[in-house]
Amino acid sequence: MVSVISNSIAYKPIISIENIVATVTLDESLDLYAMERSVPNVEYDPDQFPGLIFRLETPKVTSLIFKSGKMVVTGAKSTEELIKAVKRIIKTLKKYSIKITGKPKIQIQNIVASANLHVHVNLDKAAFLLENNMYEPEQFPGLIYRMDDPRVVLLIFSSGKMVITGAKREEEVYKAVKKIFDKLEELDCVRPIEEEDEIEI
Amino acid sequence: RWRKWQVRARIQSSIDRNLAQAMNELERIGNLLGLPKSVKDEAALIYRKAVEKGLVRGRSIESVVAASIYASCRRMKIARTLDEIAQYTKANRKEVARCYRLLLRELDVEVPVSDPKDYVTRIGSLLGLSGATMKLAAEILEKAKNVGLTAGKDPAGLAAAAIYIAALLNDERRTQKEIAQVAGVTEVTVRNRYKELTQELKIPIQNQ
DNA sequence: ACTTTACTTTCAAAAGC
DNA sequence: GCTTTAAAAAGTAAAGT
Repeated sequence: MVSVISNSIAYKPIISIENIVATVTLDESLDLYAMERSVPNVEYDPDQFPGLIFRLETPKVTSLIFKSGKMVVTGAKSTEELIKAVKRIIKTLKKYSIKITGKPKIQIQNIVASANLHVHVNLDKAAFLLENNMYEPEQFPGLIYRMDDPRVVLLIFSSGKMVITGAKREEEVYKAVKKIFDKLEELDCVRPIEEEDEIEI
Repeated sequence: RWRKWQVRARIQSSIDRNLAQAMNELERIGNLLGLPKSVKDEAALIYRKAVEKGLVRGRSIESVVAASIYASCRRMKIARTLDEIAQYTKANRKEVARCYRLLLRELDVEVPVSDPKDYVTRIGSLLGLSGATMKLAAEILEKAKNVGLTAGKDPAGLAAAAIYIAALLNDERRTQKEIAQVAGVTEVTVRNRYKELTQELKIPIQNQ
């Protein structure tokens, strides 16, 4: 082949935020025993875990509430959903006469996302060429790659799909996916997927 | 200063005591697994590095020894699963795996990605199969790797399926059950890998 | 054999053992 | 280090039909 055919693979990933873990600070100590008595559908077993478990149906998130007035909220799929969930949790607690005065301080601690690069990844080659990676197919099918900047961990599968975790801002997720795509392509570890002739019965 | 020397000597003696105990464990587990001296020596070297880096603190000597043995087997291409090694310790697979990951991250121990072919030799010899069958199984795995069929899959399961196919083709048939047993995977896994390999590589199998 | 459920890996925070 | 929460990826496992 003489002519130089465009050998770069199109970067059209599908990225979705799957879970956001955040802490909420209320600056006010709470009586978890009173909460367990008055608020329905909560789980509280201090011998097993110091936090009271409160599940909100919409948005569907789960909150761990501590007596210090701090909470952990998990399950939100966007920042908007997270904020809405925190407001509703507090509104619900107030409804059951739990005294809360100050306004909550929300901090995102971890963002988990999934992505699909739409390429096949040669994990054996990637494991050999990438730094800071671990690929042990007898224990887990994905290659575990620790990226320094942004500081996230990616679980890369041969299907081209991946999991990105450890990010604190959504921007870091997009940056990390673009960066790993470029890196894998540069190292010649990606191959386009044959065809997507899925328009069949 | 005298004090400094004393502290150093105390640390050295604690390392020595740790090593002595670890070497006993290493010898015991290594012999139960039937490992050659070269593998045990390599494991001893890895363990010594771990102690010197203080990686054994807060962990059981036994699980770090087991992890060192696993790392050594991988480096020497001796097929042994983590479960096989962990069964001779009080620690469970999860704890040994955790120690193994620690060794990989903290020590400069290069461990190659496991190769299903290494399991072929072990499974084949345990089943008393011919060299020709093992060679055929290795060839099947090579083709599978080239078309990207092996990524992310358990090498033991892949080797078991390749052995099953190769034995069938060479009239040395073994049941999926006996292969699965020596390979340390379930029959379902052997069957799944078998289907995939025969279909994707278009390997014709006569009857059942 | 098929489906369902569940476990492997990664991450972060909370309070306390 | 452990305990608890949630979520995805793909492979493996076990239980029930």
